[in-house]
Amino acid sequence: MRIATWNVNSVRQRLAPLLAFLKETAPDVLCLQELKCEEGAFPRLEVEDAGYNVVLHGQKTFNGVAILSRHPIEETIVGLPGFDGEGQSRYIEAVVSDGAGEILRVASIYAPNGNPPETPKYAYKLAFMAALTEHARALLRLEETTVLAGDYNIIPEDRDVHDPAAWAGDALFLPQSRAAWRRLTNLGYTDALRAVSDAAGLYTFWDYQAGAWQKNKGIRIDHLLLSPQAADRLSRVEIVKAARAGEKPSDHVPVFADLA
DNA sequence: ATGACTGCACTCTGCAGA
Repeated sequence: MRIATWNVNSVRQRLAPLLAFLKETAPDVLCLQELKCEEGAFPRLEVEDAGYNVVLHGQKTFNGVAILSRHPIEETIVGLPGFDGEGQSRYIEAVVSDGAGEILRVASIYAPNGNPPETPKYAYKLAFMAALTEHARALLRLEETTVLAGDYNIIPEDRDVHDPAAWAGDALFLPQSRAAWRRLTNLGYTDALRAVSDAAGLYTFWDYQAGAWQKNKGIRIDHLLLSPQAADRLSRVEIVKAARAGEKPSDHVPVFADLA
């Protein structure tokens, strides 16, 4: 099973690269974030024609998450359980069959940015992470092959950012944000990328501004967290860095986790 | 060089993103 996550920064603006990505890389499951459209405006026919089933939690202008699957989608949870999202579409979960009797539980997550930190936006970010952690704790008890994938808007460690000092006061890198990340992973989830590499400078986001891409001033904020049953099967992780170099790219690139 | 962008909407300016 090849599972990918990608914050597309508007699915309508990214339709051509999205369809090309599906055709070229053929993920079994793709989690999308920042659709920036309501369900009625989602390019469902195009995605279905590419061979994918779709479930999504849309919203006008902001947020929006989807799960695309080549295999049947058997069960869906829309919205993060236990969290009053105040109308923000940031979580969808589905149980996907692989057609051979195995199931995968997968979530597509768009965690809040949280800037500026001295505002209610930061409290909202931490509240989301607390609710996500509680739900993730409940999911572990199922002892299933589970992948919690998405844009967490958290830089876990110094090695995940080009200039730690420059990001010290940012909501993505504040100690409380990183502590929230550790509380989640410490439950027993494996950060897929860190299971295969200790290297610094493996980024998934480069700002559109100030030549961040050209100067490789990136950050790693898109993550796939694996339940123990999923981690047992992890064979490969890939950050599709080339996606940032195309025409009209998203500011995020896709990340793959392959399960044997 | 403390610069530089992109997408969206009650659009031609302001907000959000990270």
